[in-house]
Amino acid sequence: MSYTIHEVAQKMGISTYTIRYYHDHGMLPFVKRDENNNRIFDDNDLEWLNIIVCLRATGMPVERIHHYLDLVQEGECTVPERYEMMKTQQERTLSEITALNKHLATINFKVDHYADIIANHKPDNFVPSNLRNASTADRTA
Amino acid sequence: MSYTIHEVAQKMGISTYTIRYYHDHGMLPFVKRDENNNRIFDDNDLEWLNIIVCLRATGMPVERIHHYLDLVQEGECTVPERYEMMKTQQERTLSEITALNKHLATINFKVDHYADIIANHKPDNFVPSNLRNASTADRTA
DNA sequence: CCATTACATTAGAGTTAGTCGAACGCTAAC
DNA sequence: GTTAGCGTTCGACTAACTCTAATGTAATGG
Repeated sequence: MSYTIHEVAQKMGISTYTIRYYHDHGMLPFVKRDENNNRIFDDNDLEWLNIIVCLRATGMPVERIHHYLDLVQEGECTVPERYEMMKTQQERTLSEITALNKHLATINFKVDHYADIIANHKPDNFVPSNLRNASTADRTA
Repeated sequence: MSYTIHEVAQKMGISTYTIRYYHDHGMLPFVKRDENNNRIFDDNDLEWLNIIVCLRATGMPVERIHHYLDLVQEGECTVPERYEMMKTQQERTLSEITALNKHLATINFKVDHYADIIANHKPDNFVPSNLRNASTADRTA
């Protein structure tokens, strides 16, 4: 199967701009062109792009992803380095998920707090003492 | 309690550059200055910064956080809009965590795959057919 | 048959959220 | 009294997109 840049963008949930950016930066080396110079993508390119999206979404810089691609093309002798890269990315992603869960707890608290105010329609009693002053403004975040 | 910009940076796990950036962009309106024009932060500023860090880490743009701060300062009548903002952020964060878990599964697969190659020291048999050619290069990502 | 639509291309400018360097000021210590 | 160590401001730089403008080709439609 082969696909246009728009189809790929749709499939991968990224913009055509981003795909061109990755291609221009040498991260999609197997992408071919049709007779009008339009990019054509096959399933292998999709697979590659999927990895790029995965690594980017988990915070790997574009340059580092490029390096990873180079390693893959160099052959099996680079497996140990690739293993280390994926290990690092695994750990980074785990701690990112942990961090997000903590932030989510904070947000949940806010949601519940505001829901409570709306439901009971009573004034906010959690203003920190150093913010409680003559003003009637509700500065509680 | 009051703190220097370095102490705050340490406590919050962000750089002094970032703190100045937020302050310069009006997101820390209560921060005072000492007699040498140095920023001094109190516990309330820390609380605020904590919310900023939380919202940024979960993907809210700086401008939107600024708007949220404005709402807080406007008083209780803005609670419904704040509630909606936090609801949106809650959903966004939940789907971000879901996405990260999916990406993590992909990375886990790579880690296991490479670990297997290293352990058994045998060639990579998962090269997609369209990448398998005369070259000895191992193009398996 | 030629125009309009729809999509592609490129080069390059703009955006966001920092990140950093340079030039400088204050204060405390040797 | 000068050097170290903190802070300041302003402005330049970066990453990773994101978009605009100018241009080209291919299919549809009066």
